[in-house]
Amino acid sequence: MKTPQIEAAWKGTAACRNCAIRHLALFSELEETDFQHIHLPIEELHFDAGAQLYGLDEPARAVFTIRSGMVKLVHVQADGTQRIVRLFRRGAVAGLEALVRPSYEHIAICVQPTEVCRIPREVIGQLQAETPRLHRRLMEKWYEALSVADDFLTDLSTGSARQRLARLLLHLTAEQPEQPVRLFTREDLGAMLAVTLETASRTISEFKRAGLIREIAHNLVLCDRDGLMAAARTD
Amino acid sequence: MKTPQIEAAWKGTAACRNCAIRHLALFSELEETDFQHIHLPIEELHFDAGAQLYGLDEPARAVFTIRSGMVKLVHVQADGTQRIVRLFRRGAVAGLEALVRPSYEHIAICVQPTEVCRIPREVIGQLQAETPRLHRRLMEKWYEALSVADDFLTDLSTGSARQRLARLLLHLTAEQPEQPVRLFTREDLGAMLAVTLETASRTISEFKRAGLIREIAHNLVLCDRDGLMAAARTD
DNA sequence: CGACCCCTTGAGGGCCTTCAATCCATGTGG
DNA sequence: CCACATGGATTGAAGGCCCTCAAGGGGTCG
Repeated sequence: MKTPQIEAAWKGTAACRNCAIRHLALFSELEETDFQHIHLPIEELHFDAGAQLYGLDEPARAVFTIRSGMVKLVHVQADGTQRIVRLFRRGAVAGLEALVRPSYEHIAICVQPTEVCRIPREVIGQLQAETPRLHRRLMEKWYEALSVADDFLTDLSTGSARQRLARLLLHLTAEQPEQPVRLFTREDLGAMLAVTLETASRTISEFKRAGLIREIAHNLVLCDRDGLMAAARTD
Repeated sequence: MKTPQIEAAWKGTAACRNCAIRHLALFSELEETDFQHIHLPIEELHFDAGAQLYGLDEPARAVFTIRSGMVKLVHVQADGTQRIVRLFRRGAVAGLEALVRPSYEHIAICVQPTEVCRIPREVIGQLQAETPRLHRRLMEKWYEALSVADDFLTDLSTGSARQRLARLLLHLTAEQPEQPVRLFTREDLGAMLAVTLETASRTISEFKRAGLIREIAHNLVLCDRDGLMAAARTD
């Protein structure tokens, strides 16, 4: 496994009020007066691909709202094997366990250049005490995480490798069907689909030959969603 | 799939203050005065094995605290296939989505005779508005659900059928190692391990022959946890 | 007693894993 | 400029595990 390295550059305190993705984020329901209760800096950070947001058993001092890019959440099993259990994209919140646990229980690594807002746990605590508007939103984010976990893990753990890969690509193109998708390393693909990297590679090749995906640049593909839907159904 | 049927018998309003499992449950942090804010009945209900707590797309009007017994949470995939994604046991809270969604998004079915407390969503809402003590507890329960989901789904979706079954049995005996475990139907076992019922049956038989489990009554087994730990590691 | 349900066991075949070799792009140093 | 090392991706071959289809066993209930 690659040794992850934080390469963050501080870009200044976030302007939460005018945040472009606020409607997606944790603070969507907050009102003007609520922001006065924020007394710790919320940092806007940039991470390069491969950089680590947080690691297993690190002190959990903040949650992260993803502004752009993509983060893989890696679950480490008792025997040391790793499985990617979730992908965080724009609007998602990573590291919610900071609100209830002393340390992180996963590894969060960027698979693309990623912009995040780092919100100290104390900020959430203060806001929660002051405004009930955050409660509902927080619970929604908890449920979102749970729901995504169930979907991700069942969709990508059952059926043939063909079906799993098809479902993953459909998942990745669900929001912007016409946009190309950046593929992961075959090792990451394997860790998502619970197959070996060789099988991941073979299945990608097969999809290319079948015209289900078309590579327009290195590891950047356009997806035939109709074809993939058929592949996701029939083995 | 069996057609589930609700066979609940009302046993009277729960005495939350003196609840035997309150230290595990949602209301552990509540104080005497908090209970005055409960204006809707919290029912203690009994369900037989096979009975359904709630179903997919049913109006979500309550959460359920499990007092005893066991409940399987069934996730229905887009193509209709079902997978068991979690098991609820004593102290767990089922149906948390009632707090953020209009309807349930899973099926919850008892696999054993089960005692639950049915807490209307409005009760949680009222209490949340009145006392901040519930917030933290609620978030802990959310995280518990998320954490269990990750563990359950990764442990039981990777490795050989032998490893998965071993991990499941270890999971079931984690709290009371010496106690016998009631096995599930082979169909349910398959739906947990993401294998066919035949493979589940064969693997159970193999474990019996190897002495990893010893059947002391119909579908009731004693587990050799050391042996199972070895089986969970080495394929 | 027969119907039914669940469980068990067998045989064949397909898919994935494992081990291994090769290819390709990138970057480094002589 | 090129040789070489490196890391990822691809492809091949052999073998094993699990799925599918099928038949039969054992318990319960009308």
